[in-house]
Amino acid sequence: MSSPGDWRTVFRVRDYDLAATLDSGQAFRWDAVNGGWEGVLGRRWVRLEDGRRGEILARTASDPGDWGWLRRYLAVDEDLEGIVATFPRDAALGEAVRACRGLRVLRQDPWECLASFILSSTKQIVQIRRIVGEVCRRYGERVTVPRGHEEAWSFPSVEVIAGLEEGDLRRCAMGFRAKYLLGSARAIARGDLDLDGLCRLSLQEARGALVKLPGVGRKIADCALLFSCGFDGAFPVDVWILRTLREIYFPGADPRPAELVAFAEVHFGPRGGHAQQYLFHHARLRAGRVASARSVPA
DNA sequence: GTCCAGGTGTTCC
DNA sequence: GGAACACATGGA
Repeated sequence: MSSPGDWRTVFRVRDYDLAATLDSGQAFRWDAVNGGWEGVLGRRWVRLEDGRRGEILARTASDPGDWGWLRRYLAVDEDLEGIVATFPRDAALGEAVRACRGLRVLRQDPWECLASFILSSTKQIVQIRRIVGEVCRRYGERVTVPRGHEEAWSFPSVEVIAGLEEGDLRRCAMGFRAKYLLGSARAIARGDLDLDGLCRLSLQEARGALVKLPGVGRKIADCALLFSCGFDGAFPVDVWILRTLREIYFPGADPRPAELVAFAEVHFGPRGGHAQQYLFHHARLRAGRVASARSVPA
């Protein structure tokens, strides 16, 4: 660990809601601290804050290079209007878009994203955050933080996880997910799947490859594909989205999950994953389940 | 104490 | 093909 420095930059943005983006269950390592957000990307500690007049202020404690990695992660160059323009014109989605204006889909590291969602099954987001944090604390590498700041760790690599035993992972309170995370890490480490090559496949091919991993079904595959591989049409269907789709589009009926998945694939269009994230975050906002937005009315 | 959580894998019909 | 259940743990 090198000695800490202080590097800063400003991103000019339009329609960017940092809180909605970082606290909408896409990524699990951002903490709200003193009016900003702090996390670790790769091996860099990062602090983000809203600036004035459509600015995001970014700060690191180690040399950031050209900041391209952070622009890409935050998707600050994505045209939000263009994305929203592809959405179907329906009242419920329109309301979610208005309520969460500025919510973006991040572009995360594929391994951290996939591993985090393997740990997500039948867990509340608050617990996922705790488990992921514990995995990093135990098995990640310490990263450079500002002087006097509390410690921070990177997310452990595929190889590090693959070299652990199930019992090591169970110590992070992940329960039965330990064998899934370990099995997936080992499969990737021995070359059964090229995570970085997924983006060059079609959505169907990439999904088909991912669901061969233990503990990875369609929902978790779609999370990884949407949040880290740039597949904007991937549409993760979890319990929140199931409820939402039933309420909005099939009132009084009781469609099976497979029917809703098929409906969503057609209805929400080529960037349906973004629409999904608006529906998901809006539903959680209304239910009072977003800690950073407790004061937002229903 | 009961229900449920950004699911998946297995078993049984 | 699809319903029922197991799987760990802890928040609400």
